[in-house]
Amino acid sequence: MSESGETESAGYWYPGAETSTVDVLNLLRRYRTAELAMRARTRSSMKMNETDLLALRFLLGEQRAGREVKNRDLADRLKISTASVTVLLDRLERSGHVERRKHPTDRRSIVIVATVESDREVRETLGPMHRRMLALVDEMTGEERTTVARFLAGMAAAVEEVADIDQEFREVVRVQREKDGLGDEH
Amino acid sequence: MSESGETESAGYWYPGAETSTVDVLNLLRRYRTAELAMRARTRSSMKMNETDLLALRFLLGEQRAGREVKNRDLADRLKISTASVTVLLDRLERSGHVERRKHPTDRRSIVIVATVESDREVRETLGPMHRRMLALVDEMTGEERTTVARFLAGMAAAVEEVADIDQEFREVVRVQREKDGLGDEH
DNA sequence: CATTGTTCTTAGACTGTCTAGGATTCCATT
DNA sequence: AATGGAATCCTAGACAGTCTAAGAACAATG
Repeated sequence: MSESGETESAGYWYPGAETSTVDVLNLLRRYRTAELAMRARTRSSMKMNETDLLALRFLLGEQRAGREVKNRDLADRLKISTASVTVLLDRLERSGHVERRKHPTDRRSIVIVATVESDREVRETLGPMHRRMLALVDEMTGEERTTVARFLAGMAAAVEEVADIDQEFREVVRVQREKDGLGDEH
Repeated sequence: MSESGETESAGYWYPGAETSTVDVLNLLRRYRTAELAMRARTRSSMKMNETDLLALRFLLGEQRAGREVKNRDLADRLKISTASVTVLLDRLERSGHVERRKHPTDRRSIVIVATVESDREVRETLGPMHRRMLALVDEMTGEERTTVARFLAGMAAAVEEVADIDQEFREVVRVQREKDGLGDEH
């Protein structure tokens, strides 16, 4: 996203030609961008913000697995406060995507259920994409799948490992800044 | 992210075994999640929000390519208003990541330059990751790269095509809702 | 039962975005 | 040149989504 960024010149790859390392990384970037854009579209087509959409997807998943979801569960999953979940549920309830039900045994709690409507919306929006993806991978040979798997695992690992470096680095920068007398707006 | 979501049971794949379609899609999901988390970390380690970080990366890229960046350019790239860019620049200027300079010829405009500090921050944070990724793909054979490229291109295409379906679908839902008399909160 | 903990909600503040409109400056036509 | 329209950036005020703090209802435990 930077060292090569310039022109996107070689940018487009098409099957048949020799495939370079840069081609592969460009394609990875392309997939990532497409994924992001897709989410933005789904979100706006359902008139929701990111968090609301994630909440809904989580709800549907849990529901399908027969688990009940409470305010707290959503807060943990979405990494927002329970207070924010309350407001989020107000929104989703007002738009008819979700209902609050009494918890059968614990009268403090509520059980949150996604409506059939919202199930259908999400399923029908995302369904075709998932089917296409499945079909695509199904058509590959076992060997190809293994290659791709190794690649993805490697990329994920590379990305995951920035975590630690990041920690060290932050420290270094902090110290260096203090030396430079650059003030700190922590 | 839903039809299979339940348990994440088979979830973990490791090299050597037979690779199923589901494995591949799980790994894709894993990569995506890792990528997202990485961005969140970089962002918080640099005390920035997503937009600010994207702005900075864009700036550095353009700068390295010898292009100058104005308020308008950032607005277009980030898809926010020029007014918001103004505020964004206020933030980045206050934190010392960016400077406003007079445009040499057009006195209405400003030229935005990222400071050396911020260049170093981004470069050192992201550098190791990119190196790992490059190395990983470099080590693959040409054939493997082609396989992976085909896979990525396919996935991107699948995701991109949801756009159209999405349009149709939205229409369907809208109409159906009106039939259901479900009121409209357009 | 009295205390302590849990669960959700309400209230008020903050952040990042937007739209509307103002001040400068540029450019094209007269 | 002079002028009117377009472009560029900024300021002001509003809104949405988050947060923290604190409250009310209930549960669990001594």
